[in-house]
Amino acid sequence: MYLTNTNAFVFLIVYSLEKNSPLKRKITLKHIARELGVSISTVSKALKNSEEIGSDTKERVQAFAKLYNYKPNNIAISLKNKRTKNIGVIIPDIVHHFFTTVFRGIEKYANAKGYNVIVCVSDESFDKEVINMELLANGSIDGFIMALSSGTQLKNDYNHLKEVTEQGIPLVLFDRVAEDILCDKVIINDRKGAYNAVTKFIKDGRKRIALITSEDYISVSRERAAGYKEALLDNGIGYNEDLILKFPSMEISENLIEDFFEREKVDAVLSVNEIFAIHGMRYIQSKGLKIPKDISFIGFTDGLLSKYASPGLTAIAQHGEQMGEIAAEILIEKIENDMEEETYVTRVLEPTLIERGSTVN
Amino acid sequence: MYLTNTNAFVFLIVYSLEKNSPLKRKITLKHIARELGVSISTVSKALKNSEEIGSDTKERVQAFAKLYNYKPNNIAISLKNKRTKNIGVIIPDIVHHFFTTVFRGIEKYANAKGYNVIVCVSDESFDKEVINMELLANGSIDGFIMALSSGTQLKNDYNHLKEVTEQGIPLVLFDRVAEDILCDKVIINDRKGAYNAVTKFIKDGRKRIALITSEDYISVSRERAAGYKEALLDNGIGYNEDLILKFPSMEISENLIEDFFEREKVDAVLSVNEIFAIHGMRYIQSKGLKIPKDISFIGFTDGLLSKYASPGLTAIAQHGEQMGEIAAEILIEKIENDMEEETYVTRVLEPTLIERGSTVN
DNA sequence: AACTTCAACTAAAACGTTTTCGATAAATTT
DNA sequence: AAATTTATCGAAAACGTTTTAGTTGAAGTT
Repeated sequence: MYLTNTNAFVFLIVYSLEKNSPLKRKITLKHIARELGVSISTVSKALKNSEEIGSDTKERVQAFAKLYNYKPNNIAISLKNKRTKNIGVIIPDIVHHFFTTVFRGIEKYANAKGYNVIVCVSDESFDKEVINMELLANGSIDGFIMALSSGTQLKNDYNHLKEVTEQGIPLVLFDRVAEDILCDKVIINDRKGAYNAVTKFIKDGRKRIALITSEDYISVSRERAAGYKEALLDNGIGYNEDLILKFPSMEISENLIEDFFEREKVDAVLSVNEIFAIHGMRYIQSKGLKIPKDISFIGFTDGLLSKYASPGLTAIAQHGEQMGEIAAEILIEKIENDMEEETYVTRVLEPTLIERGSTVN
Repeated sequence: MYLTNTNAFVFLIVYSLEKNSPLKRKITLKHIARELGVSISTVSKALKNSEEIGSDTKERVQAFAKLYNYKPNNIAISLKNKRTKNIGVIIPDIVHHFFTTVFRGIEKYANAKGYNVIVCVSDESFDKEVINMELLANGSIDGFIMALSSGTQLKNDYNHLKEVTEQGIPLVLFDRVAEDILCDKVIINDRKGAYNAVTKFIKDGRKRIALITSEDYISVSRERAAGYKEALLDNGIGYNEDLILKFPSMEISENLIEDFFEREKVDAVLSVNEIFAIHGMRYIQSKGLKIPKDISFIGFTDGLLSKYASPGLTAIAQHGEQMGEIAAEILIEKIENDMEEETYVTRVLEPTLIERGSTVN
């Protein structure tokens, strides 16, 4: 075709001389231009099929580019366009089924839209969250999706988020959010999830309904506890602080569980996560009690454990994947049409009760 | 100090005029240079504390930079240095405990070394793997860490990997690897893990030892099946194909499980993953048989399910986090000292048997 | 013949850095 | 006093693109 043998030959010589190892170095517009005796701009336009360029040169350039497998350099394009096509995701923990599920939703949607995802794990630490965020904010990404670390929620310091949004970088918070931050959010109705679970217990005739939870500074735990209390009061069942077992960390202490169940007589347990629920169930079963006959269990987060426990754990599904997709959708919308009017939405997803063997039905 | 009020004032005016919204736009070297009446190179050097620059201008520049929170643009630096400080991770599935664990190891090590991680999920698809890889290879990353998708292993086509390595981009494969690819690898000794598990069964007096596995084109399954067979033969127990239950996909068919256990009398089961094992245990328990008295179970991948099953599932731990750290270490070493001699290592980790209630001890 | 129009192409700036090679003036040496 | 050194600083290229604003020569118009 339009490629002369001499041209191709010269090119190969040049490139095999540069390195003695057989490295196929990436080719650039400049190389194509030089070999074909045209300017860089012509090559750039020819590859975009611009009307400005004659059809014969377009063919020559395109053939050459294909032959040498030219692919534009992402970094150069990012610098020029001030658009990286990357989105930053900061989550407290990657080895956590719910976050992983959300991440899958984000990744799926983002990828379909041509975005890549850079993940940073805050490890529940405020400092790491700040460091990671500042690092990514310096040009590496076009927007953030994140769930606050517990360290940040405890410290209640959101200056790093404010700085980012003030720079005009879009931010979407999911699951672990904070009132004071002006940005888009996507959460599930945790309060309602707990409310519905407790209501189900009561309909099933349960009277002494316990709650296993973590410390209140985690926004979701707080919401769930509120729903628990509300359902009890709405149904004329007293709210009794003694029926709340609060773990100070994610480290489960079997002693606390034992003390609690020895002290309090309960016939139903709502847990803010799977792990606490499974531990409770194991303890109850080890005491020879039957689930759900003697005690019912419902746990938040419909993960693997709920599904494969014996009996299966009735769960409040949080629709993580959907949450991730929505977060990504909102973010990319903001990135691509960065309108000046600052309007923020909060999408609230409805939780679903997945009934299994740990409750009667 | 060296900042005059007028300077700062002018600057603020300029920036608040540019946008009517209160956007704190990122400041660049050029801005600092203009405001301070020096050249860009001087600013650049001053910020690096270069000896070339007089101490008073250094102070002026540094103070100004600090005041306006100057941070260098990562993209520009990447373009200049041809180093992104990003590593690309491609895994088949993120909602999978083992991969997640490896990812954590990668992220932890990479972050400590100042690298960010871009994750792409191949979804077990050859095409997605290729697309993602080519996308990232165009300048977005300094190296790859990946586990092959099942689609790729089935197709047995590794040209996308070859292209990347031929371009001089370092690649580390983990867990799901292939012989033919010339690159660094980190795997666990799957064969030995299976061998040890079966040996334990035999020591416990088991005779009819079943294997639940997936199709052979998954490299790890193949290795595990080999270890299973080897242990049987080494101990003078016949290798019987009828005792192998092979699932065609990750979708579990309860019928296949039922047929299998109805047809074959077994007293021990080795499973190539947790899920298959848990399903087997549930079926056995539903038939009123006792674990481990009537049937023992051991499963690969020491994940959440093994830990929380009843009884706990004795598991072959794959040390995912360690695997991730090692992969990242090898990769970053290759990135930072890209020596010309191409030598590739394969690190083989030893599996560990975690004994729980599903086996006797 | 002088003009406009058009097709086809190029130069150069820009994105934000880093770095090499000067340039200038002051300080030091001879 | 002339020559040399030293301390500070700046111009410009480079990384690989995109895009604006030309430039050129040929064709068409009056």
